[in-house]
Amino acid sequence: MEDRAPASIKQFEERLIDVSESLPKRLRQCADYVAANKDRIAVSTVAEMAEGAGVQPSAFMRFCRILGFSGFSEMQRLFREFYAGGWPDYSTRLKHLREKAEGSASALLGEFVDAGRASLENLLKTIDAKTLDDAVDTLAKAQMIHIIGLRRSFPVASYISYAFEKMNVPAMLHSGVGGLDNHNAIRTGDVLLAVTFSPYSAETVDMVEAVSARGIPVVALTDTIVSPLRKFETITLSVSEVDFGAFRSLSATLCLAIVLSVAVGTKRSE
Amino acid sequence: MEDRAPASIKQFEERLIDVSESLPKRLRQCADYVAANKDRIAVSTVAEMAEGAGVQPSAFMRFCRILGFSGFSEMQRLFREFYAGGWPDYSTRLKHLREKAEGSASALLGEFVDAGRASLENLLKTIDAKTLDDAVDTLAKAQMIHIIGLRRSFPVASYISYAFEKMNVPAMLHSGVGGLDNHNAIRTGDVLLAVTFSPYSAETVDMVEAVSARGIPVVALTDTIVSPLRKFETITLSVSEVDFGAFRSLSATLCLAIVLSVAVGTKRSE
DNA sequence: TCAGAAATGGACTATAAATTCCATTTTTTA
DNA sequence: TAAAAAATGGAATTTATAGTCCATTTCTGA
Repeated sequence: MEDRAPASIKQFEERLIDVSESLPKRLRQCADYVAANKDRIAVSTVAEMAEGAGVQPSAFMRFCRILGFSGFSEMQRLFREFYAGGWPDYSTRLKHLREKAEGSASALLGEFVDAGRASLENLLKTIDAKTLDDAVDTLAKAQMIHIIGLRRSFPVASYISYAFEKMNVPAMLHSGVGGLDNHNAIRTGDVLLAVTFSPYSAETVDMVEAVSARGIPVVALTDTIVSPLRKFETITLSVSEVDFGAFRSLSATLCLAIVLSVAVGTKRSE
Repeated sequence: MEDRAPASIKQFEERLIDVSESLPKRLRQCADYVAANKDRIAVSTVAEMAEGAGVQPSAFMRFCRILGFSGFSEMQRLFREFYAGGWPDYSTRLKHLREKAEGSASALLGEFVDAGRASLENLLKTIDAKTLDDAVDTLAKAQMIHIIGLRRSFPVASYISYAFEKMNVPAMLHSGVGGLDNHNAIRTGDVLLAVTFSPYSAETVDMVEAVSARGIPVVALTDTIVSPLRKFETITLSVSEVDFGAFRSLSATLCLAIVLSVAVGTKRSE
């Protein structure tokens, strides 16, 4: 019925208000239930929604069409997309962009900016305040902070190292060139800050293992919870970021790195 | 397979960590993807999840069973039940954080996330497509790309260097330890990519000056237009970033760096 | 109160998704 | 390095769910 389907949650709400005045009993029930349970649409079946509203599935279907959708599925799609919010497969999108030579540099920029923004938003959602505080406390108490991060994590490690230096926090960047030698530099009272992402470099994991076995606290900056560092007793801050081939858009990771640095620096100078 | 299905998200995560160690390739991909996209499970089909993880639907099914579920549907049910119904969105959360968590590490995180997003938005506005294309063209034509970036710019330089290496672009990172010596490594046909920000390190500026005098093209990644590099004939990409004391949230800078790397890498392989 | 129109409930069908099965490939082990 | 075991991909099957249709009920207005 009527014109075209709402293309956003906002349009959907407007439509709902418009229509709900002039609705017969059962359809009115649908409108009320939906208004009060918008979030359930994405994860329910028509049968469930209908039951919730106290109507027959067919009545609910009719309701969807009155709102302008072709059926329940179309309406659900709107909500699913919205809630999946800004986390589409950027890496696939970027790959396509790159393959189709039309991938002008500016188009690429647009995608990466978008991906970066999504990563940052996501960071805010996923970082647990308690864990972050723990990490800051632990690092602030350290006599010396040892930083390790190789390959793709090296920029992050070097950044943290620079920041610590500027804030007069005693820190040491392990470049890993010497292999296991500098394990000895790590002593009781120190803390290790390890940064590692998906093809987790063996050196970093080894170092965490060795150090952790000696009872020295480890703070880890890594992706997801399945990282191999989970095996050890570490305070783990996980950042999920868009990976693109060998690269990762480090927006969220560096943001967390700077926060960690500043927080630790501030705490120590108190 | 194995005991009973996880009854809560927590149990699910534990289970995921447990098994993910000993998983063959494809199933490992599933684990990684799921760990990074837990919120997607409730609103996706197996096919979608499988595609995201880069595996066949049947492989994803197997993965669900390993986790202890009878199939995907059961796993999905868990997530649908606990589906919080759209977490508060970014701006709400940010406001909340600012008001409540004042002075804590989480509050800092909020500030930096916000700063990062602003920087990214700004980047999109200020970067000139033409200049960007020029930069990419110039770098793509280079026989060898020399990269310099010291102190606070070093993470960016090292990141670009890593990215180029991964894309088989001949590049060389000048760490600056040897002083002016390696100027000689730069030859006709090469290009210099210089990264420098506000207290512009003298070594970088000197190098640009020397190299530029020899008629070798220079691409510069710097802040604002008053950068001392402006004096020379360089293709300048300027990024304004929110500074915080001695630090800069490198979100926008690194975003531009990755775009440059990918664009150059792609162009060269054509 | 009765005719006509609108709304409703529920059975039926089509469709899309989950799940299973098995031939082929890869990895492990003797 | 050959045999056995495990893992994988893809087609075939089953199941669940959306969507349709129509007989019955409930409203509306003369």
